[in-house]
Amino acid sequence: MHYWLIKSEPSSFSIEDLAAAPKKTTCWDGVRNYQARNFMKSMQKGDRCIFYHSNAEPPAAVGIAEVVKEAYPDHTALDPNDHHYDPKATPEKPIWEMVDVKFVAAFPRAISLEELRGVKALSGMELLRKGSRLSVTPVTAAEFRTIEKLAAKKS
DNA sequence: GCCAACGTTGGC
DNA sequence: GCCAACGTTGGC
Repeated sequence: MHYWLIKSEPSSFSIEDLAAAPKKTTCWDGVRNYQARNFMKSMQKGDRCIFYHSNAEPPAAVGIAEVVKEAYPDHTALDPNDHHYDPKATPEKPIWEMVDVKFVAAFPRAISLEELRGVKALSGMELLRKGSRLSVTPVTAAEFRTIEKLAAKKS
């Protein structure tokens, strides 16, 4: 079992949207960065993801999702009308992939980026690295548990 | 809305 | 293969 952090702008897809989705599941499409894609390709069924709201007020870790389907071609790259269309992608070589993730829990309270930065045990997180923009990043088991505990704690 | 930090593209 | 120009992300 591995742990990850996935980013989404709540204005386009929030943890509430995931909780309200059919089967509480969605395909995590639109990733157009090779590093992030490669992380997705190494995701396994049952892996847990911290759901993070980027471009939000405040940006924050807001819940947990679970990988329920491993990487498969992201068809939105083939659709010229889709916002995530990539003319280089073909049905033979789709280039981009996605996974399916399912809602597990929303944290009792959101943990803001500012608070995360203040936690020593999280100082090695990829998310907190200066200039980090990857929408999918690995998280260690220790980091994952630290964030879970923070979420359960009254601020 | 600004802009720093990246990634990508394309001329050479 | 270098690197300038451009596009994107995402915190602020």
